Amino acid sequence: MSANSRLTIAAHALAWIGLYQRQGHEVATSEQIATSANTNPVVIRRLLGELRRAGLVESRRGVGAGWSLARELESMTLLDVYEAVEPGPLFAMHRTTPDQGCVVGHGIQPAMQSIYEGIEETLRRELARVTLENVLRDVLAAPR
Amino acid sequence: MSANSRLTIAAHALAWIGLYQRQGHEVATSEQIATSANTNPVVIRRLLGELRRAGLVESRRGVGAGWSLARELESMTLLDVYEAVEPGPLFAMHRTTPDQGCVVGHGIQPAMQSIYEGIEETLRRELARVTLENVLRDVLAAPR
DNA sequence: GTCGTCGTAACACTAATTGTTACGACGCTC
DNA sequence: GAGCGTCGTAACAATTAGTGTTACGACGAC
Repeated sequence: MSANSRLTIAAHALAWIGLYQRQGHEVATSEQIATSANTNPVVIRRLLGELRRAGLVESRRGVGAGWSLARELESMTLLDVYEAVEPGPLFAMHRTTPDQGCVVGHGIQPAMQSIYEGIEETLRRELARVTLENVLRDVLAAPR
Repeated sequence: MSANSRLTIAAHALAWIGLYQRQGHEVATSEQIATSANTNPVVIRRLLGELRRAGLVESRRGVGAGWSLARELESMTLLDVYEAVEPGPLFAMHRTTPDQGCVVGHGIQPAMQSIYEGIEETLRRELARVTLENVLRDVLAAPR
């Protein structure tokens, strides 16, 4: 499907900020998170910017600036993150309108549309069952 | 996510072949299906080739050649089609290995991996609930 | 032997994702 | 108010997947 890593990196960043704050720090910088995720700070800033728009994190500017959680990890689910960073649908329709003179060409899009909506609703329910607190717990439970 | 239309086009092709055979024809050509889907015959042949590898359709060559169903539409589900045309996972991990010296960087991949596996399993169950017979029925039920 | 269709390679085009550099904006500290 | 570190964002390159297109050999019915 040409899957991307946006949800993974966003969850990584949130877990990192959450853990860092529990260790007594005020804010985390995109530089620190980027080092942990082994990517570029701008990539992190872009993703966190989308999470800020969704009300999941806050940012401060100036010296000693950085990112902090806007809510507790328990109150954030993977669905919140998914909706913040993945706007589009899971499955695409035809790129060009199918032949409307053909019975199948005419009926296929409404048919698939409603099937896809049901499937995406199920996906959302699954994502909503996992909190970022769950994610952090699983992260810390990994054997070393 | 940069969703693609492979599942949609494959379902379109199968519904088209199924309906065509019910109208008494032996085989359907990629040309005919491409006209209905408003795309190029090679695109259809490529997709149907993957469905053939999965045992969903058969092809004949020579004059009067074309494609036919290898099984009844009732016995095919969207999961069969999905697995035939979408090999990869839904969500990707980091493109580069995260910092293994960091607790989060070390634990994030196994954590997300197991979460994603559960979600994809649910997706598969949903896809398996829809047969191509269901799809064709919905297609024919579309208002005109 | 002819002809229509598949099977497949090759290539162009587009779009999304990711990485990178650059630089102004901001606000704390001195 | 000067200096400094970090965000915010634009711009661009590199890579990749998906799709469309042309071309042509392989095949098999007639």
